[in-house]
Amino acid sequence: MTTGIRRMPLQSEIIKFISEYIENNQLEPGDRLPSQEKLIAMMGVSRTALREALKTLEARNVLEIVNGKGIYVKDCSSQDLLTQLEFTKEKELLLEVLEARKILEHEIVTLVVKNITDEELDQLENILHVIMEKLNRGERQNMEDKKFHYMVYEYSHNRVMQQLILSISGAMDKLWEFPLNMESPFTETMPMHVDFFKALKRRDLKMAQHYNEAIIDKVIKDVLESQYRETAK
Amino acid sequence: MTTGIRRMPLQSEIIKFISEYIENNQLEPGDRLPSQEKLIAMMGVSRTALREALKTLEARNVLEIVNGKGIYVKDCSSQDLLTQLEFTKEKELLLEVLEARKILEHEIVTLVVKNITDEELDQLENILHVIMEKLNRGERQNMEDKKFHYMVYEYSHNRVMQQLILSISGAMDKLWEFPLNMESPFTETMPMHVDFFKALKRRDLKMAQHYNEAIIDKVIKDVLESQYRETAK
DNA sequence: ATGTTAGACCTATCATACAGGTTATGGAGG
DNA sequence: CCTCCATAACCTGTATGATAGGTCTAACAT
Repeated sequence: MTTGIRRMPLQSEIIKFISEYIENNQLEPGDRLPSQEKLIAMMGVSRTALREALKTLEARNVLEIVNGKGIYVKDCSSQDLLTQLEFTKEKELLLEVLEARKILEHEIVTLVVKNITDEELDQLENILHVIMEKLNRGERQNMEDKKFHYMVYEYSHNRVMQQLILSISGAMDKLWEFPLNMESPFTETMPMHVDFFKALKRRDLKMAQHYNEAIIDKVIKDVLESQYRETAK
Repeated sequence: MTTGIRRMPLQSEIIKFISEYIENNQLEPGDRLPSQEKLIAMMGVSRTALREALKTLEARNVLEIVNGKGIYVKDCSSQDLLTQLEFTKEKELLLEVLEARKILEHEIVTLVVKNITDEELDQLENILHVIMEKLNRGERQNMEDKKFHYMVYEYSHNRVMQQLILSISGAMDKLWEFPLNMESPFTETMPMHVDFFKALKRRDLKMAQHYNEAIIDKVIKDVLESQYRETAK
């Protein structure tokens, strides 16, 4: 681990090391990892760094740290999305992310049409006006665009679905290095947003889903293009 | 924080404190929290404990810790599912979890029917046989039941959807304190599992979804009953 | 045989120190 | 008075050593 240069944060390297350790030693769910003492001896890092990396893996549902017993591999260990995204750049995984996002958006729109209130429709309309004004003045509206979508998610009135779609968005952000994305000209998606809102107001499920899908397809297109750009380097 | 007895792990208390701090001070996404030094002064804990709690919240997408700058509230902050589940026992949230799970399962079965291979069908059949044998011998088969469902998720061949449904399952496990759940007699759900498998083998989407839904409904029923039991205490 | 206890092992937490990144302040030079 | 740059102040990342407390096991006493 004393490899001199380290552009990667130490904790990422530790996470990678542990993931590979589980992989290489074919640890099954329920198996115990070496104790923290042994791990720091293996990797030559401090307990602090190790423990914080372990904490991250625990939060990701990869490990379980049990007081007085040890560190255990969890059921779903190998399936952790974020860990995979952190070290692999497969295009297939990206496509799976997009497929999942499409499914979730489709379902969330169903919930929104069913559950949105008149007040909330007004609030959406307000945001849209703000965006349009900023657009006319030539200002950027990344934040407002995000806010619009977040509000839509919220109006599904299902916090779990909301959480899931947000975690996918987060994963996508991390995936192709647009930390705060939406570089794409909002001008193109603006009409779709308006149409989507109108359909929502009519509580027209079919059309709402249609326009929402159009917006996502645009995003997906941008992602894929930026991905090509990245791999082309 | 020196409240004498502490049944809750210290880190949970810290997480709670920070969540409430964000709530009480109405911190918006992008706002900065007090520095770690100030936070440990406020709560009277060590920096290690604080940092590990922060690490958990960062992994949950609630915070972002930026080197040399500070701790920032993230976009989706207030929506974090696990944090909410950790401190609230609202029945509404539970129902939202169940609704989301049903939606996800429905979609994942669609993917499975579309993508499962013949080999994978054989593997599923094997697990089913193992379960039935154990059942006849009167042994427990919690692990095998879980494994069956995990395999089904895997055969969707979409790691993202798989990850999402697993995180929901994990949340549900945490929610009503069945750390390794499925206490309910598998005898009742066994026929449904078989029917589900047969439909899968025929690649009969409609029926596969139907039987899968029946299984979930059974689980949901159990959850709700155990919840009633818990709140009744 | 059974129940208890002592010790080994492990994680949880604490306190402190230093390194490295970021920002703001304030003085030098125009 | 304004601009530019250096430095100080602040913040997180990592390291180290020490203590507390949970968990298991095996030897021991009953």
